[in-house]
Amino acid sequence: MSDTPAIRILVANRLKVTAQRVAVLEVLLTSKDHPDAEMIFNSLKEKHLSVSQATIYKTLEVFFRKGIVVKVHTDKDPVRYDPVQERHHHLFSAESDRIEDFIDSDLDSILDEYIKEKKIPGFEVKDIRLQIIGRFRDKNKNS
Amino acid sequence: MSDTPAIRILVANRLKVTAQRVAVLEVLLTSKDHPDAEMIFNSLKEKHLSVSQATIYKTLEVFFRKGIVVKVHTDKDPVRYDPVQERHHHLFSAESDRIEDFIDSDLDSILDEYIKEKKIPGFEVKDIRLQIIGRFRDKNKNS
DNA sequence: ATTGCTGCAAACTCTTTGCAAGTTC
DNA sequence: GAACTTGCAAAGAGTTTGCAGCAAT
Repeated sequence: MSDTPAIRILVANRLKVTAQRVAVLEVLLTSKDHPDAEMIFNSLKEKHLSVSQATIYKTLEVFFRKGIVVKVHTDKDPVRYDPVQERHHHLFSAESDRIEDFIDSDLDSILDEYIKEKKIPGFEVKDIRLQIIGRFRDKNKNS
Repeated sequence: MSDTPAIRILVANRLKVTAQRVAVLEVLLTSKDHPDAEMIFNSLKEKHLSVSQATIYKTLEVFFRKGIVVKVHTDKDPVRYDPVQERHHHLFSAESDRIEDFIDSDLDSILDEYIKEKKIPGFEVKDIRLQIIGRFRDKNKNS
């Protein structure tokens, strides 16, 4: 119980290891849904690990400032959170709130190379993120 | 005064041509800033064309549903609006709220072709948007 | 004439903040 | 024990809504 991935991340970022932070981070690390604050809150409640909403928001903000998570925005309200692991982009459903990761290092190489060649005048590129919008056509989940 | 670009867009979308809609759309079309609702409100106030905030929000929502504008999100709060003209991406300042358009049809071709070849399993791509994050290094504006 | 738009104020959602008590290092 | 974190309740920002009167087609 003293060396999980969540704890390792907290320690590496010089954050105090509290039960609440571990719990929130574990939800983020194990969720495929890019949850918003409320989904994290509910998920913890189900596990009988109550953490107040204020703490969840504060925790997410700390994680964001440390670069542990990234904010993902949709055209609807709440901000969703994505733990930063390997480089990836996002697939957005045009019809629902579903968001999935899209990992493609070939594409990343193409983009990096293109930008390195092309040079945007007056702008120094630090990061390129793709929002790929479309339709999921799975068996299980809708849209 | 009866056939400006703004009016043409409203008519083409079967929207009633009101002074307020024309005014809001003209701000969007002439602004390089990807304004939020408040910036539009202030900009109109300066021109002594008062439009209520509620109407601005309602108008922007109508434009959004018609596809006349697109929402642009930052990691800070208010949603910003971008009139849909030619295909383009966005440059985001990592340090300020500045957002600029980035038009590059070569890049679009590369992306389109790559995606057409690669096929993402279980996903049908409709649109690809790049968020290019970095630093502006202009003479005038900071960051 | 019909349908839709505007503006006001109130309501709402998501998020942030102040503060006292409790925890981590 | 110094510094930080938690949880509560209240406040805040941005946005939406209901409704009565008004305007566009």
